[in-house]
Order: sequence, then C-alpha cells, then structure tokens
Amino acid sequence: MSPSLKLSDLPASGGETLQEQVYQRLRRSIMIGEVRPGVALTIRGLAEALDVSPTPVREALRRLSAERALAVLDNRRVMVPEMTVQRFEELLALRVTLETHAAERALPYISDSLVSMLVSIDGLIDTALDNDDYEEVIVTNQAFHIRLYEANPHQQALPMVESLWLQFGPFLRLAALNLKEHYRFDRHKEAIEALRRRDPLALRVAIEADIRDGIGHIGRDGLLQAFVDAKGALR
Amino acid sequence: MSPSLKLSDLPASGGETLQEQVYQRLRRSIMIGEVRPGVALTIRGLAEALDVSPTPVREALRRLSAERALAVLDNRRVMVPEMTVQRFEELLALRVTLETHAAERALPYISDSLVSMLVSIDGLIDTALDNDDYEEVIVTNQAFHIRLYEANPHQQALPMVESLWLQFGPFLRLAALNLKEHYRFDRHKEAIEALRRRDPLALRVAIEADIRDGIGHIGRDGLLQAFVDAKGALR
DNA sequence: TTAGATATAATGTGATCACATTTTTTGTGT
DNA sequence: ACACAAAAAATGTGATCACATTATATCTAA
Repeated sequence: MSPSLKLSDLPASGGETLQEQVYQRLRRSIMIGEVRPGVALTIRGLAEALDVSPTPVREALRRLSAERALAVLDNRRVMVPEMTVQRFEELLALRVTLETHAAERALPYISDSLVSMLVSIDGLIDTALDNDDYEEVIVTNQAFHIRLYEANPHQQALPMVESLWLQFGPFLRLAALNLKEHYRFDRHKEAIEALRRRDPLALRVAIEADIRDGIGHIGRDGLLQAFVDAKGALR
Repeated sequence: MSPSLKLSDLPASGGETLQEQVYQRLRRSIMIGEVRPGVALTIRGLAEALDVSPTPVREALRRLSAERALAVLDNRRVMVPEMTVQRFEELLALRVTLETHAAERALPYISDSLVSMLVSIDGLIDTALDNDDYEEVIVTNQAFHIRLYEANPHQQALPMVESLWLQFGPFLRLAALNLKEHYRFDRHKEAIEALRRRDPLALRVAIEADIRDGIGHIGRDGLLQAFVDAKGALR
C-alpha cells in the first residue's frame, strides 16, 4: 500500500534531533496546505512514511497540536482541523490584531539596513510570483513579516503569529494564487515606506491591508464556503 | 533522596490519559509559581515524583514547551524561562493587546445571565482575597477572564492568552498579593458595568486597567528587578 | 586550598513491546 | 441488496531498554 501522506523531501538531516526534523517536515507540509483537513494523521503511518520510529513522530504531533496546527479529537485521532466561516473570521481578526501589534512594537528598532533587507525580500516574492512558485511565495512572504517583527530583539508575539499562519495553512496557497491574479497595490512597499518614515499608523494600515488582501478575500468571495463544502478538496 | 520538585496533589484521576494528568499538574504548578525559573525539570525526576513512567512526562513537557510555559535550552534541558525586564514589558503589552481584543470580540455575545455569572465569580475572588488564598485568587481571577472571552463561541485567542498567563506564572502570586494590599478600584466591576452598557471602549479600558493593576505594577516598582536578581528566590 | 583531569552518575533521545480501544473488514441473515 | 453482528486489523498509550551526551563528583598535582 502506498503511504497515506506524501511529503516534500527533507534537505538532509543536520545535528538536530529526529523529533525536530519530523516536526519541521510536518510543519512545512501543513503550512503549504499539503495536509487536507479532516484526514487522520496516524503515528505509525507517518513513522513509516518518514522512515523513523513512532517515538519522534508522537512528540512532533504533540507539539503541533499544542500550537493549534493540529487538533486532537475525542477519539484521540489527530488531524488538521476543519475550517468554518466563523473560525476563519476570528482567526483573521486575531491575525490583524497580533501582527499590527508586532509591527508597531518593532518600529523603534528598525534600522536602514533592515529596510534594505526587506526591500530585497520583497523582490524575491515578486520573482517567486513570476515563476508561479507558490510554496516559495508563502515562505518568502512569511520571511518578510518575520524579519520585520523580530527587528525587536525581545519580540514575544512571533510564536503566536506563526501559530495563526499554520491554522491558515489550507488557504495560504489560495492566498498566494490570488496575490498574483488580483493584487493592485503592493502592500509591502507601503509598509516599507511607512518604516522609512517611522510612521506607526501608516505601518499598521499597511500591515492590515496586506493581511486582508492576502487572505481576507477568501472569506469574502464564495471561496471559503466552497472550500468548507468540498472539505478541503480544492486545487 | 527527597524529590527535587514538590507538587500540589492531584484531585484523583479521571478517564483522562496519564499524559493529560501530568500536563495539568505541571501546568498548575507553573501557573502558581511553584516551579522556580532556571531549575531543570528532568523527565525521570518528574516521573518518579508523579509515580508514572517517563513517557507521559516527556509528552507533557513537550506540550508545555510548545506553549512557551517551558523553555528548552541547547543542552536540551527544560525549565521555566528566566525573566528579563524587556521580556516582561513585551509580554505585558502583548497581554493587553490580546485580552482587550478578546473582550471586544466577546462583547456582542454577552447575555444578562453571563453578566450575573461574572458578578458571582467576582465575589468569589473577594472571598479568596479575604482568606489570603492566593492560589484560589489566581485561579478564580482567570476563570473570570475565561468566562468573559469565551462568551464568544468561536473565540480563538484564549489559548494564546493562557500561554501568556503561564509565562507570567512566577509573578502571579506577587500580583495576587499586591491586589490585596494596594488595589483601590475593582476593575472587574468596571468591566461588568461596561458589559451591562455594551460599551466596547469602556470594556477595553477596564480590561487594560485590570491587567496593569494586577501585574503591571511589578514592572514599575523595583519588584521585577529584585526578582530577576534573586533568580526567582523571593517569597 | 585550588585548578584541572578523570571517572562516575544522570539525562534526553529513540526504538521496541504489550495492551486496551477504536476502526475497518468480513460474515450472516433477511 | 441491505442491515447488523462478529472478527480482524489498526491505532494510541504507556512502559522498558539501549545508547550517546551531558552534568556531577572524585581524584591528582601544584
């Protein structure tokens, strides 16, 4: 029988623990929407697919469950949680609140060299969009936000932001696709401009617009409803 | 040799898994500041103290680490993280942002019966304060906030709020103590009044004031600095 | 006494096994 | 063909073992 889950290859293990490698691998799969909501992730199944013993898989699943990337049902089955319209709205509002907070908290620490860095990352996103490499779009877009927020060396919001990204996992591919099709304004360039002017309000506006352009539209058009009805079977 | 960690007793196990019981027990210990920052929590040590095998302890530690209640060092040792002034400030600002968000998002769902419930919980807090039962103060105070926020049946912020509470664990006892000594206004009653009037701005103000009264003062007076210097050896 | 080396103990990680529960398949009767 | 019961397979949980790494204690020499 073929493995129940196909996973992108791992770039060769380093000195990390097996648990860490399994965690990173599963995390990436969830983030790019490779794991469909509602299908059970079994310990033995993943262990076989990743060619490790059940032990590190168990710990990685426990970790991802604690981060709300996975849900454990009463049956003790673990899966990417199904999305509902109301949960989507709450997650979106929460993401706006958390990321505008994180951005504003990072603003006092912004240096000119960091701004240059963000400009070049933004260029990488455009390149990835031209190449229709949506996984790269997702990862690089997140790198943009991460670099911005952790300009504040004491930033505490990042793990929560990443938890939200994971929970949007099934939709990030759709968001990246939409970015290419329909985007009119580059919100990242607006954010960069706000950073240059050290303008906290403009920064908040740009970040919120970026989030709503990227993923908010899914909730507006019938896209989310279609996804829910199809139980994540789109694409 | 006596166990390295003393833990409050568990109220007899239910149908839950051992891992869940261990998790709840450790969680409570961290929340009430029983575990001092910097001291290593060993798997075997906890397993012996709790009279279980290492397996469920490992999973509970992994879970709490993912929730940022515990930190894993490079040595792979796990402990309650040390506090710094800057981290404290970031966590405090984040708590204000998250909890005012959660409260505002819950406001449309507030019913009169829930307001009554909150009033009675607030009474329990006063009773606990009179009895100098600080653990009860902590738990009941959190129950007040939880009931409020999850009035919204789709609330997504609660796990993050609880993660922050855990990270404040070493200080919640100090906060509860201060509440008895120095509090002038009952911020919960202000919040309840705002809920009755369905006034979102007044609610935000009350929640923020409640948080800052409760834990913010620790950062203001030398209390935090003393705690950091003493490596959590106060009380 | 103290600094550094060596040995001993303790720890985290991963694999494997046993067992109870749950899921899936198979069988049976109408 | 379909509903229901029985059997078989799969799954999560917890315990135990082996091993490499890390921390602690002990020893030695100045």
